[in-house]
Amino acid sequence: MRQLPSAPPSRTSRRPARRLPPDEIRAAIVEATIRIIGRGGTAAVTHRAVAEEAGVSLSSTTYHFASKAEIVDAALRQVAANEIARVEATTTAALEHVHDIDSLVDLLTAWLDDQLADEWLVVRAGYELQLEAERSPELEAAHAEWGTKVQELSAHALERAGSPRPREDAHILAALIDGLRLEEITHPRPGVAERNRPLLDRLLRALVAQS
Amino acid sequence: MRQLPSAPPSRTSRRPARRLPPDEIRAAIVEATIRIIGRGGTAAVTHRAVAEEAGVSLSSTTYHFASKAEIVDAALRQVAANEIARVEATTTAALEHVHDIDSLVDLLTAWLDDQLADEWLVVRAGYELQLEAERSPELEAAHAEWGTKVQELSAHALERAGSPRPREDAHILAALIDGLRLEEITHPRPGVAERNRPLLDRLLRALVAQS
DNA sequence: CCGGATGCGGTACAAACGTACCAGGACAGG
DNA sequence: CCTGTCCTGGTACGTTTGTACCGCATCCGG
Repeated sequence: MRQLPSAPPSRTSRRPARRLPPDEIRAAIVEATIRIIGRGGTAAVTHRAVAEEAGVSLSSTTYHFASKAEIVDAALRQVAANEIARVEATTTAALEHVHDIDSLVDLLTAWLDDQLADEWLVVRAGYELQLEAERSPELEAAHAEWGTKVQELSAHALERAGSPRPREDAHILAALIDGLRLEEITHPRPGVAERNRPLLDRLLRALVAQS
Repeated sequence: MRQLPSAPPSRTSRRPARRLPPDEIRAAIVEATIRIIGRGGTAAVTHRAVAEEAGVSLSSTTYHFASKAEIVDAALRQVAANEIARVEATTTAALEHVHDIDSLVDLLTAWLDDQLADEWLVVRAGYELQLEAERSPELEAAHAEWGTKVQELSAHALERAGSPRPREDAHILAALIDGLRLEEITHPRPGVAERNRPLLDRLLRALVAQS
């Protein structure tokens, strides 16, 4: 995700920085964890696996995080933040071009297709972590905020597309996309856009037409 | 799930059967596994935990199943079979009463509410196992059959309710319900029926009205 | 230039894991 | 009743796990 430039830390630029700043180590560990969860589920998360994936030593994982649960917590938060940022970016960048149903269908189809193409592991990890979130109250908050944010932005988009009841429809749309995405994740096949565009088209057209 | 009568095994009915028939042992192990997955995810599945939950000895789990993966496989198959049976039962018993949108909304709302009330753990386990299914080709088949069956029955119901495009709408409806159910599972709150009925109502009304 | 503080690599260890083994109890066929 | 087969309970073993520890390398303020 965040690709910090590998420039030297502060003033002296002679040698390649042997020691990375702690924030980057933390970020590397968290992102490695997300990839591992995406590939093998939360069961595959071990300190050793994370350390190897992140390219750090075993001690780093225990030094920067008090326990394994804390690593998983951080991973969920990162995925949620990531998803919010993505939705927000898509929205603010493209929402002004949404003025009817077709343009919204285009936007959603492209969003779904892109996400499944180049963030497959992250999406997968997101579902694993959602299920995990229910078991820990503090994660529940992050998860709930994620959902709320997505629905707000969906409602905004639906309003621009002409929905008569944007908030209710946002709930429907968000749940539908979640269900479709889960299906694509658990049963991966080519042709994501072709398969889902007609469904989104039909749903949005029906909702907007309905009083 | 399947509640075999606890009648004595064959002819002699004097003592309470000390040894259960192997099928029942297997079933007990599988159902214990489903409960454990529902509570703690696939990471919580260990031979020892399963044995204790099922009330059998550790050896039984290794005797009846060649490995831990095989236990998880059987659990997914059972959940899928369970879900198919439930959908089928609901359908055949109540579909004849479906003749308009209201009755279908009633049916779906009750189905959702009931399932989340008394099969919470199984539903939860179902999502965990769906994610697991993608990693093993043989499970993918069982998972795909599950999805196909659900969509067939949904299409049938939608046809009776007056949908102009039952197959396409079945895909939408199934994905929506899956998304709503996942939301309820990961963020449990009271008022399932009240929250979801308006959404189902709005969706179905819009789909049926649309050409 | 240098000393305290910070973070890392390597190693260590107890607990829990999957799985294998074995002696014995229960059952079916005769 | 006996005998072979099937299944179980208990135990054992090697591996992997989470976590703790301990010197040493690196950095920053002076």
